[in-house]
Amino acid sequence: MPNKPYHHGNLRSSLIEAGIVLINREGAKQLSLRKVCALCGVSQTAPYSHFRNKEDLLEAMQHYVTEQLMEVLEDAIESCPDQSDPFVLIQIGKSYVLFFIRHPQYFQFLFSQPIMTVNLSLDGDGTKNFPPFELLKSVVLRIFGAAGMPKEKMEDMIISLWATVHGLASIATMKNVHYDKDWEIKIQDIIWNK
Amino acid sequence: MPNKPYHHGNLRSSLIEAGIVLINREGAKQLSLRKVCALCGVSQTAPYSHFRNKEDLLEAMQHYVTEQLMEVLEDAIESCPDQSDPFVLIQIGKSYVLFFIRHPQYFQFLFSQPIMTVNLSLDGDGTKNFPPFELLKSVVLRIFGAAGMPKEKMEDMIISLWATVHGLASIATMKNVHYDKDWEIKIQDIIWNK
DNA sequence: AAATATATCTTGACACCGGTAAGATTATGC
DNA sequence: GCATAATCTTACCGGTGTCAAGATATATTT
Repeated sequence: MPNKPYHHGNLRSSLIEAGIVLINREGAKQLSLRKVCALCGVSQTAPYSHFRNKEDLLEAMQHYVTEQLMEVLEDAIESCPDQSDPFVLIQIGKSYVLFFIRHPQYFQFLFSQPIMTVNLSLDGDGTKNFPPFELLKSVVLRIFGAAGMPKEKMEDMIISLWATVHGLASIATMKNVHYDKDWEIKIQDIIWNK
Repeated sequence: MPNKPYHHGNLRSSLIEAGIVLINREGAKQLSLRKVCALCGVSQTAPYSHFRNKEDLLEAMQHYVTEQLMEVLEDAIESCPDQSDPFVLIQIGKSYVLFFIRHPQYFQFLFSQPIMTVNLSLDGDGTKNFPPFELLKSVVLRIFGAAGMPKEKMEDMIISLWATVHGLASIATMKNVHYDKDWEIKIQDIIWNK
C-alpha cells in the first residue's frame, strides 16, 4: 500500500472526469469545486494549478461532453447507407435527442451557461462554432447545396431543424415531464413530418 | 422623513418583484437571497416568514413570470380575427419566442430548474400543467379537434410545435449566438414551414 | 381597555462555497 | 547537483443559504 504521492500525476483530466461523475450523480446545480477535489483526494485549491477558476474547469468539462456527443452523431452519419439522402438528417436529429435522453444531466450542463459560440449563418468562421451545430450545417450544405438550394433557404432549414431537435431534447430532459409513449419512435415521426 | 417601520407591510410581493428586478439586471445565476433582501431594505432572514426557503421564493417568481407570458399569449390569440384559423398557432409561437427575446434572462430562469409539470398527452389533469403549454394544447384541440383530426396526430402536432418554438426561444436567447437577420420575420417563416 | 397570542422582522451563528496568498514538496532543465 | 518551475497544501477572506433565539408589531380574546 504505497503512500499517496504529493503530486497527483494527471490531476487535470482526473478533475474533469470527477466533475462529470458528480454531474451525473447529483446534477450540474449541485456541483462544487470542493466536491470534485474531495473525489480526487486532493486539497481545495489544487485545481488552480490547472484551471484559472471554476468556470474554466466547467468549460473543459463541456468540451469533454461535447466530444462524446460528436462521436454519437458521427456514428449516426456513418450508419447511413446513402450519404446524400436527407434521411441522414433524421438520424442526426434522432441521435442528438437520444443522447440527452440517455444523459439527462448533460443538457442542462451544456446549455445553462453556454460558453461556445453559435453562428447561425452559413458563411463565417465555423471553427469556433459549437461542433454539433457545425456538423449539422455541413451535412445540410452537402446534401442540399449540391442540389442547388439557395443559401437563404438552407439557413432556414438548418435553424428550423436544430430548433426542433434542440427543443425536443430540452423538453424530453425536463424533470417533471410526463409522456407515456416511446420517445425513440416519436422523435423520428416528429422530425420526419417537418 | 418617516422612520422605517418594523413591519414592511407587503414584503412577500416586494421580494418577488425585487427578485425579478435582479434577474433582469444580472441574471438568474447571480441571484442571491441576501441581495433581494438588501433591495427590499430588510434583514437576511426576513423572507423565511413568507417562504420556506430560496427555492420557494424562486417558484413564486416563476409563477409571476409565467403569468406575464400568459398575458402576452392570450393577447396574441385575441388579436386573430378568425379563432378557428391555424394562423392562431403561428401567432402564439411568434409571441412565445419574442417574449423570451425581449426578456432573455427569463428563459434560463424558467427552465433551468422547471418546477411546473408538463403533461404531453392530451388527456389527464391539465390544471397542474405549465399554463402556456396547456394553452397551446387547448387551441390545437379547438381548431383541429373540431375538424376531426385523430388525437394521436394532434399530440404529435402539439409536441412538434412546442419543440420548435421552445427550441427557437432557447437558441435565440443564448448569449453567444450570432445571427444577423431579423428574428421576428424569420420566426414566422420557420413556424410556417413546419 | 388590557392581556394574550400570533405574525413578522432582527441579531447571531454555522457550514459550505469560490478564490487569494504564502509556503511546502516534487519534478525539470542546465 | 543545483536552480528553476510546476504542483500541491494550509490558512484565510468575503459571500451564501439556513437555523435558533429573541425583539417588535399586529390580531384576537376577554
